[in-house]
Amino acid sequence: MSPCLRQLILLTQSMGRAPCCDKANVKRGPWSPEEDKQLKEFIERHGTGGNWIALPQKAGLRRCGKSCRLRWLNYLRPNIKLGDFNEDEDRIICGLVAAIGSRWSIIAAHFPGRTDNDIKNYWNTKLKKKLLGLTTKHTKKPQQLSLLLPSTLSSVAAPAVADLEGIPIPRCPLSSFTSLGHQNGGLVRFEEFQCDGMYGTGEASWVSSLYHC
DNA sequence: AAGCCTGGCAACCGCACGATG
DNA sequence: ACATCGTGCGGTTGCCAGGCT
Repeated sequence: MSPCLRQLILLTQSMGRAPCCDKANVKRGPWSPEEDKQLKEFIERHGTGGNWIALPQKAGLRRCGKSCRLRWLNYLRPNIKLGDFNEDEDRIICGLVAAIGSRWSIIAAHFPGRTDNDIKNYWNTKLKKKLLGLTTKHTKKPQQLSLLLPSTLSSVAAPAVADLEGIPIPRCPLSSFTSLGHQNGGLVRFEEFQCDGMYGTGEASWVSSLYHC
């Protein structure tokens, strides 16, 4: 490494975190079919090699490693499921968002072939509006959080509403909460939950924010 | 037909975290 | 124990197509 280059690296590091790639020398924006083909063929032949930063250079792509990773994970890898979400998927996403919030990677893990980005976009552009439309149709300030969930959920939930410190909290229709925690500054925290085979901890900040609007 | 507006989605950004030396 | 690096994640941005006026 030349002294000049080393000095430049040290200088950039002293100004904060070093960028993951040289932005001036990488292509940005939409991927062309040729780039897709190049990346796909390289990974199918050699794998990722456990190093996304080095991959674009090896593959002969003028792209940032992060960009390659995103492109591969979201669009190029095998068994990607594209297209519309069905009612069942809507229902499960609603339940999981209510239970754990915007943990898209965890939510995506419940849908083989779906990506976190896909689910996040779907939630932000369609599902959220669908749900909000539902709430304003019922009442401006819902008395029961169960109103925030699609009506189809109530048939699955049994019981649909669990009372927590005087505030009705909807149960995730596909879950059984093993214990319910405290209500803290409007944030309802579920210490533990079991949801569609998943088990862990999380908090329903989304539910509380909707409840207080 | 043309310009404007809006919604959807692909991609980027920056932070947090874990692994490694 | 600390610094560095690479990866993963969630939030945000910007482009584009389609609808509306």
